[in-house]
Amino acid sequence: MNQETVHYKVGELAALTNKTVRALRLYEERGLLKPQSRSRGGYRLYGAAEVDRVRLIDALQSVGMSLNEIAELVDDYQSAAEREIGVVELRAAYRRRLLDVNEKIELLMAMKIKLPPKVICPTN
Amino acid sequence: MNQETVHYKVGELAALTNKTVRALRLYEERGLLKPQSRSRGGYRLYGAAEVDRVRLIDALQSVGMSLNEIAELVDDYQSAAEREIGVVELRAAYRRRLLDVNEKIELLMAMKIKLPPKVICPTN
DNA sequence: CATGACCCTAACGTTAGGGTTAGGGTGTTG
DNA sequence: CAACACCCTAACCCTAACGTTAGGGTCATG
Repeated sequence: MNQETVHYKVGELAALTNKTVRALRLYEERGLLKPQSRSRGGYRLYGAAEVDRVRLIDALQSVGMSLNEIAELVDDYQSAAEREIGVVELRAAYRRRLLDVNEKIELLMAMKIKLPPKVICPTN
Repeated sequence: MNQETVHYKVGELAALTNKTVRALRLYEERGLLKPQSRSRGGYRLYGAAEVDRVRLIDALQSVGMSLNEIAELVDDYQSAAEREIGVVELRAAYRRRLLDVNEKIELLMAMKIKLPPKVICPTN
């Protein structure tokens, strides 16, 4: 049992990511998430990479992306990782999303009812 | 006909806000939006305030708020405006929302797959 | 080797946020 | 006052993203 092959059952992954088991299985159906492997009995087994993947999904959802949109991103990412290209497009898609949100927030700020946005702003 | 009483019919408001007529009527059903008045024939008539209101709704939606959540904010706002208090809570609710999104984005950034966020960041 | 806690698939239910039609007025323009 | 563009309500339809059984295995523990 080495440290590199830790694995979680679906309920454990759910607990780690604050998602429901149902949601995780749905992500799988939609092609967003795939268990590293299955146990002999058919249990889904996930690794550390899947924890990150779920957090990625969650973050993208919270920025307003649908599972379908995320699926496209993720697909791009997977094939890109294999072909060692395309990460650029992934970034671009994400950036577009945020820029869109940005516009809306600017509009909000321009209104009488000025609400204080306080969103992360990396110098990068 | 003075400048202060300009009014738009629902289709005009829709065009101005890039929403559908159906959506605007839905917002009304949900208590998010109310026409300034109605024509004798029953046409919904909106003013400049409603244009802003719809843009507010749109911005909040794009930050991930549901119509119900927005409705609560808006309710607070309306009664607050009348009682001249409570705008603080409105701001607080909105801020909480953005902080939540922020957290997610930070998580995203901490991941291997570093995506470049570029969200508004007022110095305020 | 018997549990109890957890997992599996399959399938139906639910809520949000509109889209779409049906049937019928309104209002402005020539 | 005729017409056509636009509005009204009511009601049914749709997709997304899960929630919730139902019926039945799995696996670590004592």
